[in-house]
Amino acid sequence: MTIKDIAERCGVSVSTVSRVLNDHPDVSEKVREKVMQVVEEVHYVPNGSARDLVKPKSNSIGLVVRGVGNPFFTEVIRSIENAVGQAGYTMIFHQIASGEDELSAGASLVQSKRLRGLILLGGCFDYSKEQIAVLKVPFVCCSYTNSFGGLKEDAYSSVTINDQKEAYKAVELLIEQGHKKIALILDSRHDHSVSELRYKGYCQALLDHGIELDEELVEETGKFDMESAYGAMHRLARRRKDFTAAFVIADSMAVAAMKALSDEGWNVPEDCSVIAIDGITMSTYTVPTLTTLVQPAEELGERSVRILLDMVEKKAGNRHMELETSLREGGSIRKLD
Amino acid sequence: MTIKDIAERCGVSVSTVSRVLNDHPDVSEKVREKVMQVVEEVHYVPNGSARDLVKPKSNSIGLVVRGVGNPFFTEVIRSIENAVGQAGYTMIFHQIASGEDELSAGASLVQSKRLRGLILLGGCFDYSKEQIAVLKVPFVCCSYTNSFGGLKEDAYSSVTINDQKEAYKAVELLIEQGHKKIALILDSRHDHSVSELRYKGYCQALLDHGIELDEELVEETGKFDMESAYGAMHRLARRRKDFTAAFVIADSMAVAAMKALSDEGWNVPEDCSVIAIDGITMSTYTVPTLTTLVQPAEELGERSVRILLDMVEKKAGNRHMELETSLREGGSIRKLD
DNA sequence: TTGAAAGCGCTAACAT
DNA sequence: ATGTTAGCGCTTTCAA
Repeated sequence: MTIKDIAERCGVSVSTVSRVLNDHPDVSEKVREKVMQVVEEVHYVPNGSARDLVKPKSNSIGLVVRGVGNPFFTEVIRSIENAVGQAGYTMIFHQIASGEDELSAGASLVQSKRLRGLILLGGCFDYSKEQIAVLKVPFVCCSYTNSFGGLKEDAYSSVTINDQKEAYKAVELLIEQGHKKIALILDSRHDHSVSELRYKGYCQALLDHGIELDEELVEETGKFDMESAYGAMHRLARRRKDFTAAFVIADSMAVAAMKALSDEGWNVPEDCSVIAIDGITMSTYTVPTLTTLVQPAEELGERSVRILLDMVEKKAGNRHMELETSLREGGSIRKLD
Repeated sequence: MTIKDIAERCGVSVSTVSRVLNDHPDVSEKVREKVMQVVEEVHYVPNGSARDLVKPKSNSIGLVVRGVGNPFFTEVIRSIENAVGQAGYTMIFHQIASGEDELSAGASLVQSKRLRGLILLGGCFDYSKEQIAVLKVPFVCCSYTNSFGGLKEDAYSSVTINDQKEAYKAVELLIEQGHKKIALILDSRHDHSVSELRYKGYCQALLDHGIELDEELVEETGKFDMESAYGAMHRLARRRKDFTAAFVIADSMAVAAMKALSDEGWNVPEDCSVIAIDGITMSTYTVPTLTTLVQPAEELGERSVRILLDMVEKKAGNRHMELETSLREGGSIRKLD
């Protein structure tokens, strides 16, 4: 079923049908109705490929994700898909393995699907000018920014929380409750990524409050998943008995860490307080409820889409947006006396 | 950058470039190398739309999902995306709201993107012949089947567990541990969907073991999410104090239900044993670990893709596959003495 | 082994 | 207000 068939059935030309389909003016009401009726009748849907081909621009934007396993991302992805759909665009979803390069993956996707723009989720924090040059369309880094690269502000867009600052807040919260021996569970100290930033926030908070950094209380998981986080906390709890609190860099990892503590016979928060950053649905239902700094997942997605589409539609240039977390008080922190 | 540009740079015709790009024989080694070299050099990627347009068939398959919020689906989706990519196809992902009709959504997607086939996740269990007629391509129902419709076996494909049987197994497991007062948390008794099937399994298991069905122990959530499950268990635990076990129809809901029990001062499994079906990653990390019948999420996805592609490539017709769960023994069940 | 050219379904400029 | 027609980038006959 093509536009030609519709035209024939209506006794009009293809261009008239095309006009109706694209809401152009200059079509008589009679003809418009007739066409719409036939279109409904035969369930005609235009061929997107043909459309994309003739239009200088498609109406698709791409989402490249590294780490779909991360429950926090799931919530952001949902919000992005939603916002993209609302705006009348189609989202092309592509997940990549941890070793893959999101920029080349994105570049291929852009070319083969003629994408108007790209949203990157879970990408690297250290792009260089040369690296992003392969991307010929606007893009926005969602939930991260170019903290370790030399990119100019106007060379890319980003929507993210301030990882270092929020980590600082989390640790400070523990300190305010009287904790001094505060463990840290992170992926890697020097990953040039979220771990490193939150590590810095952790160190800074300790420093500012006159607590000496004890590197032995910092445990690296080596991977950003629950299993590794469980293992890390397990090792730590066996090695050290003297910490009274732990900051885990992500909710999902914190859930696993609490389980590890429990399996080692520790009680949360009596023996060890726990705080994290993210605010996934699941961590509302742990026992105790995880106290965490909630990232505005929905807003993160919506803002990213808005910024991208503004660029795609030439309404604005590259922008950066820093969102704030909000404290969700659970029951995983106790005041030390 | 088009195929024409490549042709010019190589001093050959577009058809020759096309041949190289599509691995056709009848191209001299010299020319092939030259073309490939230029292609690499300029990072040329063919325009998928143009390709799809001229080819009678695209290489895309669609995935229509209702209920992306369900963590179990997340794992299945990942596996599907993976398998589709492995096979050299592209996956077009589309999520729909709970009220939307997956068949019309799928039909539109098929036509506009010229999809070769469709995988439906979280769809209805009661399609009629007329309803599926709108789909002009092969499709497979992933994680459900036509339990409440009048479809002929060869009219559609499915990959799923036997919901009723597995629910039966779950409840039987509780009975074998001495439980007689067994609560049930489900979405709705008569939703013509997974809840209804698992409800049947629950009833049958009670019946077969001479336990009278107590409808007051069956609590409907009305929605398939954690919040509703929490509310349902909360209500139940306030109303009745005499049940010693609960079967919750999904892992995610079970996690929320355990939290509700805990908030009501109940201990799992001392005061109430809990079992569920699904086996999401998260429920390994609850305290206690949830005992559950694990659906083979990865296999569910892989099989669905395999069956679909076999049909798309005309290697086989419609097929149905029933997968088995495996028991993951957590700590949420205690033996009643 | 290569090239020329038709045509996939659609939109938009141009003509009427 | 409507029709005619030239491409968009690609694959695939058909000819050479």
